[in-house]
Amino acid sequence: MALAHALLASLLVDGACSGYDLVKRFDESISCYWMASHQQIYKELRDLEKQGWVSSETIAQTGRPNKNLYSITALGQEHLAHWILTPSVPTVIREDLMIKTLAGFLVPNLAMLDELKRRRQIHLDKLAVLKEIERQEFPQVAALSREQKFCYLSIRRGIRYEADWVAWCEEAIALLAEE
Amino acid sequence: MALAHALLASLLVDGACSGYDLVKRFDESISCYWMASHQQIYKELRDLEKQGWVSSETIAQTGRPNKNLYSITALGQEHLAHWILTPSVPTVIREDLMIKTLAGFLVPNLAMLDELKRRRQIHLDKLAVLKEIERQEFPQVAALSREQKFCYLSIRRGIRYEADWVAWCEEAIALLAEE
DNA sequence: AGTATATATGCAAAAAAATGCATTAGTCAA
DNA sequence: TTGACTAATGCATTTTTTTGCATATATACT
Repeated sequence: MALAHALLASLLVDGACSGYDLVKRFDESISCYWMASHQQIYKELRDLEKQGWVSSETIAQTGRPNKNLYSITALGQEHLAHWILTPSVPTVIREDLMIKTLAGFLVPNLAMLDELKRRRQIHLDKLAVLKEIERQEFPQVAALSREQKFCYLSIRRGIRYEADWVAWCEEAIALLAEE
Repeated sequence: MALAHALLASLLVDGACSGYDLVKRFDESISCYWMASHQQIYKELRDLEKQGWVSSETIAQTGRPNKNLYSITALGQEHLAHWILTPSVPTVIREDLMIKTLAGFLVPNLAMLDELKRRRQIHLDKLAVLKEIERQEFPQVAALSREQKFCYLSIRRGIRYEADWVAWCEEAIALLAEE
């Protein structure tokens, strides 16, 4: 149930915001290591409030629905810090494409090549987005504060991940293309 | 529900076997891109049989429980091939360590460094196992059959994945260590 | 005028996964 | 002879995730 912690971390690092804003944050950057739907996020925020880890304030708006502004509480920060200190295991990997690759000989070579090229493009696109964030937000790595270093490392993980996928796709395409 | 397809692929590529054997196959190699518990695997096999995608034969044994030997059926192969041809999206990533990294400034630097070193070791160990499999099963890459190429690419993905994690851990450790 | 998109949040049901517990019988070591 | 491990399979419960559907107003496009 690290979704809770992902939300807490976002409220801490990027500040208080609404559930709607959190959905956007997840879509934009956090999704490179944690994905969640708006249904999950809204529900989890209500649960977090019950626990006392976040507090909310209703912001009345005209013309559009009211919003709930969520902030992390001192208790929430403590809880997050405590969780960070408990060792965690690598994530479970469940990657459709690798199952497809394992049994890829069942389908025509061109079909697999197409799928691999499609995937390469997806990862190239994500990579470009992340590299742009890196370029804009971390122009000089030498002069980062402690807090910034951690943000930087998160982005770096995303960049490596996408670049690694691209590299594997290239390798696979090259191997399968040689007839 | 690609667990079903992972099971079908394993039965196809490595041959008929029992649920127990599949659990071992998952633990050993498949887990580098699909993880599943024995409870999931046994249940899914029963479901697959209802669908007609696998067939089972009870093997009576003395001294130990009887086993059910599962084989993929022609229908199962067709189904698998059809699934392979439908495009898939990248897996959802949910990585605790990255959430921890994002908010890592909440805890002492040494604690984060310890966790990063622990993680590096986990990935180094997995990497060693996969590289050994690569060395033993794919000594000369130039002379692979079509089917073998796909197996090889699966292993390559695992190797890249683990190596990539190690590289990021190194980068993170280096950045945080410089005081 | 109609369609799509953004803002902002939610309920309900179904599917998938994780967790805990259970059985039977052999081997192997301390 | 107690404890641990391997072989082999399963049930039940809870948690988590996914999917489908719903609502309200505003703005911008076509």
